[in-house]
Amino acid sequence: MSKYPFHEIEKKWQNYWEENNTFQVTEDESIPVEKRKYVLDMFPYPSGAGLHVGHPEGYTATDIYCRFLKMNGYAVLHPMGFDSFGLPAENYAIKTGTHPEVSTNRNIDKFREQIKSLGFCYDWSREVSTHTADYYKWTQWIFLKLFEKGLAYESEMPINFCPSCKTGLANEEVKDGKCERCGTQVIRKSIRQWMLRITAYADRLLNELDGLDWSDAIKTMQRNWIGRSEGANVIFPLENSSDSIEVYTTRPDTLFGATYMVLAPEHPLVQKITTDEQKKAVEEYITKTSHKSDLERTDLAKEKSGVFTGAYAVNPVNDEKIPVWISDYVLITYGTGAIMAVPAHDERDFEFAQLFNLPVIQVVSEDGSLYELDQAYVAKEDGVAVNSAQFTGMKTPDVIREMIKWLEETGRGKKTVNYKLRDWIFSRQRYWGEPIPVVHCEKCGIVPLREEDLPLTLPEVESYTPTGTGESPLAAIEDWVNTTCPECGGKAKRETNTMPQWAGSCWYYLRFIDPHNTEEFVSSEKEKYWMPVDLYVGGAEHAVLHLLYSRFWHKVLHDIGAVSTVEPFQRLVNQGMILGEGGVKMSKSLGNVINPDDVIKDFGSDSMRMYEMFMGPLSVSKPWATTGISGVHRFLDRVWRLSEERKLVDENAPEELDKLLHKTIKKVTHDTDNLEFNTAISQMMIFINELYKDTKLYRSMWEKFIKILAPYAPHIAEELWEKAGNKPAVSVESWPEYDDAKTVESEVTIVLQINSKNRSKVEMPKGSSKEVLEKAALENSRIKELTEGKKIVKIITVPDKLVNIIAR
RNA sequence: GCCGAAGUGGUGGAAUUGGUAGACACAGAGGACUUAAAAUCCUCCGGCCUUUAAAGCUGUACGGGUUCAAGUCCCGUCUUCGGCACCA
Repeated sequence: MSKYPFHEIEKKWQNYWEENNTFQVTEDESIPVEKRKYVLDMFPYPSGAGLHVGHPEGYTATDIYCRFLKMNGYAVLHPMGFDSFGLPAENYAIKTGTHPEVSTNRNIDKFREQIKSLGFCYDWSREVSTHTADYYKWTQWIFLKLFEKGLAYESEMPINFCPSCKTGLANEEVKDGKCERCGTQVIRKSIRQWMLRITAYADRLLNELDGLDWSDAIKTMQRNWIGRSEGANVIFPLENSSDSIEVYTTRPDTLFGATYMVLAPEHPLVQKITTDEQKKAVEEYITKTSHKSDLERTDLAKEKSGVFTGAYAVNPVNDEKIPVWISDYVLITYGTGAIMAVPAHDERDFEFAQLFNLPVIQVVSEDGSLYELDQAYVAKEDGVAVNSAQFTGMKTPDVIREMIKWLEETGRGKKTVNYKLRDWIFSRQRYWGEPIPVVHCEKCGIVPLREEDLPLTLPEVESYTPTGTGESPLAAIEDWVNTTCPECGGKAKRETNTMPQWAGSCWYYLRFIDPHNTEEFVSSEKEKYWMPVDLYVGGAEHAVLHLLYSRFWHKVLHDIGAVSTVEPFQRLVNQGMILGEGGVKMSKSLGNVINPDDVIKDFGSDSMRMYEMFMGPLSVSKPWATTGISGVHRFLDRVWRLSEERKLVDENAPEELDKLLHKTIKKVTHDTDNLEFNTAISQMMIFINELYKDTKLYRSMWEKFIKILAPYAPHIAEELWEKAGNKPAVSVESWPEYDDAKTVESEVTIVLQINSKNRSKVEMPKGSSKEVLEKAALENSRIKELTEGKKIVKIITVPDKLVNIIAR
């Protein structure tokens, strides 16, 4: 369908940029700080399927932005690399026996070639892959720092385990009770795990979000995930015992309404306090719930269950004796693993009380009176305390404050903050990941490797198949496992768990700054030169995974003085998903996956780039339409034909066309700067459509147009630039200026309304006074006709916009 | 259930601080060129009513409100998408 030789042109200029190192960037101290930009894409996992059309969407956006910045005199760091540890390569190895490194390197080569075929301005001399020893040496180094700071520790507790991937998972990797990667239902399993103490940074991860230029959607997701809440811990003494139960509540104001208590089935006190009569029932219940997965426990949300332990506790506010139950609606992992139940003011407690016939005592009321409750009254802002001794009559927020004060004064409790965020389960019982650089010494216990012994490289194994017993395939390699202790030189065994996929991506943006440094993970001068990342573009699927983990690592690195900024990514933009035709998700099973290679083959990469940007705003999801790409392709073809069919002339363009050029430059400048690429492209189309109405091709106008086209369709722009008799490359030329005076029309259309309805319009000089506009409006023949015999009540005039005549 | 984002022609989408709704494209219809097709170029293209034309009415999920004026602001409802989900 096309005429212009895009294949030839694109190959030619990609080779040119590569041979001339057009896009290599170094730290130039003469460039002022505000003119240094770090623009980053989320680097891809090099899957066997190759590039998806979703990848180039974000990459094109950053590419256009970077090329625009470069043409505006900025030093721009724009790197690309590969997040290359991960399960697919390992699963492929299990199936075929191919070493994951072999298939990974092959996939990387394929990805690199595909990415290069789109003509992005990456500085390829900075490419990194997380699976190489040069890289993961430093991932391991950071782990040692975490260990030194006490932020990495071993633990044996029930965790999420994927029976299909045969490995433990982080909480963030479980979606709807299923493994994020393979969709298998996750089970609880108790295995020895490495944990990272991300909870120690909960407050900072929360508070320091405020200064970031991220979408509210992602910030809110992170806030909710961290889940901070304020309340109080309250101690309930047990009857006839020296033990007591500590609970966490956000509603200490409802203490007078506590009519029973509930412990999580896993709570350590359960065994101790259960009476002989209740022992059997309690044990049965515990066995039953321990077999449930998390999903089953939440699935049964509608139907509460529980057992009385036989024990009683004493409510510290009124010395009432209340029964202690166990139930799986109380989670051992949150708060203290025990609650005081206030059925009158908590939906779950109300439901439980109904089921087991436990008393309901109202202690908060809408208006201070008592009434029959047929459901829990949970209002926290404007309730009034009732049945609450000295607090009766006070507003809920005041009661909360006063109650905490009373608890603290009497030693019965204290103000407490809780988080939903839990420590990060960091080890995986798999092969294809960074080995954790510690040994288990018979004498010294857990001993970290010395820095000079890094990297600890992955050994060759016979079989990649995970054992499923909680040991990684590494455990089978005896001569690797058996080693000596770096501390005492005695016998020791290596840690055989590996790090999760997220480890490498936690800090890759720092390595791009100084990728070949063998002495440090990044030199601090270079780090200061570029950090923080000024613009980070990628999908929203990492909202609480990568984006939370890397913020955590970054803060730790900041604390040890290794990086200069508190946050890694100053501005984050999430690209929308590209859906299949008809608005459904692209998937293999639906057979609606678009392969970028095919698109490039049929239309060229300039068309591919422009189409993805023309589809709509960057951050919204939009369906692919193969017919749609022909529109932008036609546009590029029209641009090409102008250069073929017309001779360049050195005369001045007609005034109207010249004005349109300046308007176009202005709009493209503004829109590109704001990542509003779709409207910038529209404006270029408008310009070309107008240019077609003329018969000449005016050199200075044409060259300026080529420059603004260059970030969007760089290959054809280079070719046109050369064809116009210029020396390459337009990519390093400076961005054209526009004359603001030429972007304003001397004549504007004034809309004439009668009673707010459009009735006519008139052309007037821009800046005409209200009086002039009103006069013109009243003299307009159509207006005259329609206001004939009516009384003009009022005239509203908006300069350069409209005149609205109110007539009766 | 809770939190977040969004609802504009047949389709993707435009529309500075409220001021000509539908830019730019796609699809469609008609025409020019051609032996013919493709490509290209030109015209039309929200709905309704008239229809030769002009004009008119209506229209941005739905129902209200503020205003001379609402896609845009306020209140309520519905729908879709994304996230969380017994977090005390």
